[in-house]
Amino acid sequence: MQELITDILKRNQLSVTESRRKILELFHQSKGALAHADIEQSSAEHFDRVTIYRTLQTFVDKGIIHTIPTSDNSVRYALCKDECSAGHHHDNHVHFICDQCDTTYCLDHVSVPSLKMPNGFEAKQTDVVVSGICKNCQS
Amino acid sequence: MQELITDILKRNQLSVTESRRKILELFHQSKGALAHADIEQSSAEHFDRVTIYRTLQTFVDKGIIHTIPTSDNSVRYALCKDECSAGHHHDNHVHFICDQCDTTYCLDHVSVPSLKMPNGFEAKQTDVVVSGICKNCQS
DNA sequence: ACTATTTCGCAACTTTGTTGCAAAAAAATT
DNA sequence: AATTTTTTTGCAACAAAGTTGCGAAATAGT
Ligand SMILES: [Zn+2]
Ligand SMILES: [Zn+2]
Ligand SMILES: [Zn+2]
Ligand SMILES: [Zn+2]
Repeated sequence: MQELITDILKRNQLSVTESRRKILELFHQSKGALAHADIEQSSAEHFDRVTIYRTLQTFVDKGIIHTIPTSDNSVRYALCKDECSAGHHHDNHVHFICDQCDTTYCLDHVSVPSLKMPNGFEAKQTDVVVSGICKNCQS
Repeated sequence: MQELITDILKRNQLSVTESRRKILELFHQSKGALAHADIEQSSAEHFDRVTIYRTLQTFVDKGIIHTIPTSDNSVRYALCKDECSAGHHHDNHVHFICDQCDTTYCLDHVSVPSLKMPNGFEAKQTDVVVSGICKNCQS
């Protein structure tokens, strides 16, 4: 695991630091997406809030993670698949947020539909967020 | 106009106050959606920030306006159509945010597609936000 | 016009996010 | 392996966004 993490950082021309390794590891261990607060709390060692903000931003810039728009307006982040690279995200999959456990999933196999826009409107990006009950919360 | 505004407030069992009338009027005058900041700045008279927060929340609760999830995680609000009522929103239309002028539109005639979820996932609500260039910003 | 109820505005506070800078850590060089 | 250069970190200080309690003011009901 440590190998993989280090490798990803190096591949992206990032200095391998403890905070980056730990935070990236958290993403690989987590099933769903992570919010800033999750990271701030979950880690055994405590990183400064500022470091977390900067690390997340760096990962987004490098195409390692992507942000997920949510209806409650809290930012969440999830790992990108291989196709993403610095400055060019290609995460056009649907996201799912569970109303019960609040877990956020990337539904990699549900792709975003293309919609016909009214005259004059030119679509460049479409974000789809579905909410409901997730796999784990079905009674 | 004043008649209409007052009528809407009364229909929803809300006291008719100056802030509520003015803020509701702003929504009726505006082409797109409004953010908290828009309201705070735009009005000639100045309402307290807290009053604006509370008024917006009240309107959402009553089904007069709905919130729009945005990828930059800033809350925006737009008028609901008639079908919405207290506690029950039915705004299943697509939203459009212009990359250039930042205006947010409700595309009332573009309805949200129903997507097939993976096994175990039960969709209850789907939010679609499209971004690109709007009608007014086409060169 | 008077009373009861609701809403408003202020102050104080919390949460979230940003910026500058010196110290520490990592990478590059010798 | 030691030194220099570069990058990253943590702190402090700040700014922006949102919340809560409460007395004063406005609205609604009689
Ligand atoms: Zn769940
Ligand atoms: Zn995703
Ligand atoms: Zn525009
Ligand atoms: Zn809308």
